[in-house]
Amino acid sequence: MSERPAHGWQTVREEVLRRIAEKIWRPGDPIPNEADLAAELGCARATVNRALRSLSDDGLLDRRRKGGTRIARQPVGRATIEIPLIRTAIAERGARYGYRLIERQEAVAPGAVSAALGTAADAAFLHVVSLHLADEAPYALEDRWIVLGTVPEARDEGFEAISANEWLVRHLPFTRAESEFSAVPAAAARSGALDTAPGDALIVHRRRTWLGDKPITQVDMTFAPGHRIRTQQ
Amino acid sequence: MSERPAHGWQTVREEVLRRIAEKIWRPGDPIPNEADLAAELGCARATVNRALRSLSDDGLLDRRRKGGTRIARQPVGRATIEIPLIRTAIAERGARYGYRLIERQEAVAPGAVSAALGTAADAAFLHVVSLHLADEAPYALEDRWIVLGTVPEARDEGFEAISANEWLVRHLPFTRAESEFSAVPAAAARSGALDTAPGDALIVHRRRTWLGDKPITQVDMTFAPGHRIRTQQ
DNA sequence: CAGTGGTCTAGACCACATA
DNA sequence: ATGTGGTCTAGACCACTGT
Repeated sequence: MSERPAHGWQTVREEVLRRIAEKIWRPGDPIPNEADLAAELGCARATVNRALRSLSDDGLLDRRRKGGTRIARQPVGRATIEIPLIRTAIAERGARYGYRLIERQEAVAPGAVSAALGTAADAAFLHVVSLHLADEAPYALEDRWIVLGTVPEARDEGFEAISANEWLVRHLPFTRAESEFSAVPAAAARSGALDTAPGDALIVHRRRTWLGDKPITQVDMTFAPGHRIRTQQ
Repeated sequence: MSERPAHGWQTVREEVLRRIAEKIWRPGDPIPNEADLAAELGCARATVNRALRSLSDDGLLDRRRKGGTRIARQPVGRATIEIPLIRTAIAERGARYGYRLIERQEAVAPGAVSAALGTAADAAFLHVVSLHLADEAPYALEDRWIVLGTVPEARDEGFEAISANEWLVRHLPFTRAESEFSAVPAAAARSGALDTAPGDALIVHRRRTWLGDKPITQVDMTFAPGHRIRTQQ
């Protein structure tokens, strides 16, 4: 009958969600403290804590020491986007993956790149531009700057058969990342490789990663027209 | 000297991150099980569990019962975007907030909208279009469909002084949300209100919310040219 | 079957914010 | 000063899954 232990934290979570959905508890309302809820629901306080913490992480509750727990007045919207390997994303759509290297050269990065990553202005970078294809059609243009001081092994890789996207993911973990999404007109530099029509708008995902405090890379992934980025449920 | 209890879960988390960053543990490597790690680090297994679970949530570890814990081969990128009230976002930039209602009428929603929300094809919606301004300049165009079956009180609100964005957030919590980002050319319908130049590209954030299993609304928030969506650190 | 992570419990102490 | 959430502990049982 019951899938979960009758008093598991997910059960508590669902009970709280139910009370919100049925307007037993309304935005701004205080809810009982953990000890009282635990007594009412017949479980340990730690279990209630786990459930309320998960709801608080989701932005549905506001919690303060001494102040207690309230239903959030503005349920903070949070959207979590999963960022797969491009090859994986294409394979999951059931399409054949293709890859083409466009440019690869050592260079000094533009000031904005080195500044954002926190390297010296004259630090050595590897600049790799490539195209990912799904069933022969352009899918995404990858424009990447790799910090050679952190990833010297990249010098020995030609990136002719494997994308920098994939090579990095295989060779180096990261512990911190920043993302930024914006829209650019198809007329922008390099987007010609994407087979766009004049007037198309493209979505760009810029990402920077670090390992500990050492910068690894910045990448601009520009997607073909019509691409959508969805949150996972 | 130490900010946290010497054996808190954050300390364990940082120790694991350190071992990844210093390549003591490499992608794909198994790490000791929870009991062993707890003994090594001198804390309870539950504390180790808390730390490893948080790293697993961040995509840095792969955990499987019986299989043990490994450093992720592909640290799954996850970007979490916070979605503030538009008025709050503008105030945080230090700009003056302005609001203008463009259209408000009861209507049947396009099939794609009712289908995505899961309402009947002929369900009653309120269609509200409005403009948010920062220091008199257009900031975002809000195009919203409200499910009147779920939110009948919206019939009594003119949305002349308060945006639907804000009114909904004040009146109704939600328990589930979906987001989708895309790029559109400035030429697209209605974007004229955003003071765009020909050739501009705009980023659109489409969002749908539910309360329990009842659909609340779908909104397309189209931002002025140059807008960027950043992840929180 | 056996080893691992997932979770629950009961109790305790602590940090913090508020009254 | 006090009540609240945040966390740690030690122990236990369970669910899943690889062997």
